[in-house]
Amino acid sequence: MKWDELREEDCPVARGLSVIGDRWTMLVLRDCFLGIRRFEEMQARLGITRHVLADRLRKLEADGVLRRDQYQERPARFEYRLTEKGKALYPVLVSLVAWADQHVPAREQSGITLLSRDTGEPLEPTLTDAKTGQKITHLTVTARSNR
Amino acid sequence: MKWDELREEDCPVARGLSVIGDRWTMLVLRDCFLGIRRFEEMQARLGITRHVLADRLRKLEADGVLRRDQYQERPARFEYRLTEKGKALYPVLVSLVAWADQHVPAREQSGITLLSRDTGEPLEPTLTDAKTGQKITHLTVTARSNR
DNA sequence: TTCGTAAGTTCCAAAAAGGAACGCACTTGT
DNA sequence: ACAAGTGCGTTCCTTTTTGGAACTTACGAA
Repeated sequence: MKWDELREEDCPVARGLSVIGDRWTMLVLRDCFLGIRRFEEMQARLGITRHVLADRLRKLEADGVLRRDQYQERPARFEYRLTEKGKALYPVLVSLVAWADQHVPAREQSGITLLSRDTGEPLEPTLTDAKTGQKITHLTVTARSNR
Repeated sequence: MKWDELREEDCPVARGLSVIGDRWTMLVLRDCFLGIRRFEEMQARLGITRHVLADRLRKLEADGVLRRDQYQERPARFEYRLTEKGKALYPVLVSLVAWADQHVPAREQSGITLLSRDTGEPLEPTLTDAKTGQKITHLTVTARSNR
C-alpha cells in the first residue's frame, strides 16, 4: 500500500497515518507547537534535509495542518503556523511524549516536562472520557466497526 | 538524521518516533490491539509486504513493544502479543483515531467507534491531568526543558 | 564588493519499500 | 502415496524515498 492508498482507507488509524505517519512530520509539528515558524530555523533544529523539510511543509499545508503566511514581500518570505486542525493534534503529541518518557529511556534525563500554565505544577496526561471522566485503557474499551 | 540517531535524541518526541514513526508500525499495533497475533493474518489484513512486516515485527520485538511467543514446535510457529510497554501505547492510538475521525474525512462513514466496555456507550476521548482533571490543550500547557 | 539571510531547488548516491516468487517443514484431503 | 494447503518467512529485482552537499534568487548590511 502506498501513501495515496492509505488516505483512502476506511480505518481512522490509516487515515491519520496518511498525514502524520512518517519519521519527520511529528517532529516538524513539535517545533510548530514550540513556536518555531520558519524554514531555516526548523532545518537547523531538526537536522532534517532541506529537501525533505520543504516536502513535508508542503504536504502539511495541503492537508490543512499548517498555514503558509507570507510575512514579507520581495524577497517573498513565509512562515508556517498551525491551523485548528493542526492544533487538534496536540493530544497525539502529548500522548507520545508521555509514553516515550515512561518507556523509551534517554541516556540523560528526559527532555521536557509538561507544566500547567495556571498552576505551574507538572502534569500527568491521562486519556479519559469527556462525559464520565472514566479512564480509557485497552481494557475498558471496545471498538465497533461502523459498517 | 537516521533511525539510530533518532533514538539517541534527548527529546521524547524523537525517541518515541524512533519506535513508532513510520507508515506501518501503528497499523501493526492497531491489529495487535484488535487481537490479531499471527503473521499471515496481519499480512492479509494490512496489505503490507511480507518483507516489511517481518522487519517491523522484529523491530517491535527488539524494542520490547511486542513479545514473540512460540505456540507450536515443528514446524516452529510464533505469535506476537503486546507487552505492557506496547499496551501503554493505547492512548497514542486512541488520540490518533479521535483526531482522524474529526479531521481527516473518510469517503464513507468513519471506520470505528469506541465504546465503554462497562456501559456500551460511545466514548469521547479527552486528554486530562490525572491529578486535577483539567483538560490538556496547547493553551493550558507549557513545556519545560530539563537541562 | 563581498558577506549574510531566507527559502527553497538541483543533482547524485544510499536506504527503504513494493511485488512476486521461492523455500521449508509440516498437515490434510483424495 | 501424492498433491495441495498452511504458516512464516527469505530472495530477487524494481520503484520510491532519504541523505548530503552545492547552487539559486533577491535582497540588506559592512
